[in-house]
Amino acid sequence: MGETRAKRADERAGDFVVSGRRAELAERLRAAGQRVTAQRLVILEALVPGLHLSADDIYARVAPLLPAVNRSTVYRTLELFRDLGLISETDLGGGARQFELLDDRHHHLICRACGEAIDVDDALVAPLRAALRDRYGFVAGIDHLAIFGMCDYCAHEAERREGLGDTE
Amino acid sequence: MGETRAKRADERAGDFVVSGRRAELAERLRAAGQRVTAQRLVILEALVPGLHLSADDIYARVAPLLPAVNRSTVYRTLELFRDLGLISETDLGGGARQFELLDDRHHHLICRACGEAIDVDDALVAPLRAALRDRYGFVAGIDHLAIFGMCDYCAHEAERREGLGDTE
DNA sequence: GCCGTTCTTGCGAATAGTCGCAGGAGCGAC
DNA sequence: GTCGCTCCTGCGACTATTCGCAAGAACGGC
Ligand SMILES: [Mn+2]
Ligand SMILES: [Mn+2]
Ligand SMILES: [Zn+2]
Ligand SMILES: [Zn+2]
Repeated sequence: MGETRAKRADERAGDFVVSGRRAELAERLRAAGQRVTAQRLVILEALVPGLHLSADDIYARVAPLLPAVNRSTVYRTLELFRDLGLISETDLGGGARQFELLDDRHHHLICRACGEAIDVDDALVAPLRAALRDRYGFVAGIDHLAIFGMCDYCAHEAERREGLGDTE
Repeated sequence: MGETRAKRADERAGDFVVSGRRAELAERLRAAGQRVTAQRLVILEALVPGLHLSADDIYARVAPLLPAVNRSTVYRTLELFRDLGLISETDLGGGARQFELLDDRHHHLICRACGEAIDVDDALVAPLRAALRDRYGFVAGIDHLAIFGMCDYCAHEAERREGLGDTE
């Protein structure tokens, strides 16, 4: 009920079956007691698997399709998607937070000295998630960490510099 | 040399020995090739062990003592202190990032559903730091994590709700 | 289909944080 | 003590993000 109506609306929308991502999202929203709106459907489709996108990137992709949409709506919708577990929201240090579809879980190491970025498999982080669940029953949303620090090279450089008079 | 001069200046400043935090900071700054300024000394002293303070909290504590100080300087100085490993900078979800002196390492779990906050000993997180160092030689600045998710209670609630029609 | 309730959205203003620049201050050299 | 080099700071503008509110849209009921 309601679901049927929505699916028909989706098909009517033009692109026929088209990956069914819209229909999937509609289901998920309804299942979570959320309303299905054009904004939400379009914003979901603006996300690209495997890419980090800022709210503004997403706004830029959405605006042509939905001219009246507002930045606030983009922010609020992304927050909703994050809470539904559809996307991750991460401050990677580039000035704007980045959103990414939650396909395969992974994380990022970022060197504060040289900017190098290293991808990290979730296998290294999973034990922490498990430990938090075991100890506290806490279901941690650790889906896409940005971990800042010093890369191997820069850490050694810093050490060497401290050894000397640290002339910088 | 230079150090001697600075220590004398510190003593002249009035409060005699006064915990020596200023002198300590002066040393650390010099050791890192950074300059010792009044702003930096006062901002350090505005921090309170064990407390989360926002940049604006700190600005409010500093302004009376150093009337011409600017918010930008507070932000820049806190960033410097963070990079020197003196303080942590964490988004705890309250709208403004929080700064805390790095005394004893600990972390926070925050329930996105009910807001409950749970303190976590660093022992649970240390293995991750170690794993990153082992695997990548990466020295992770994981000093004060804010981990968002669902607390035990809320996770069970959510489950129950999904079981039913999810009337929310 | 139409209606009422409740959730969403657009809008504008407010808050948080960043950046470039020009003047001021720290510190080593003399 | 003074000088010069370089870093640091105040300032103002700018970007990123949040918020309150009133109009608009979704959806269950009839
Ligand atoms: Mn990623
Ligand atoms: Mn803390
Ligand atoms: Zn590096
Ligand atoms: Zn909770």
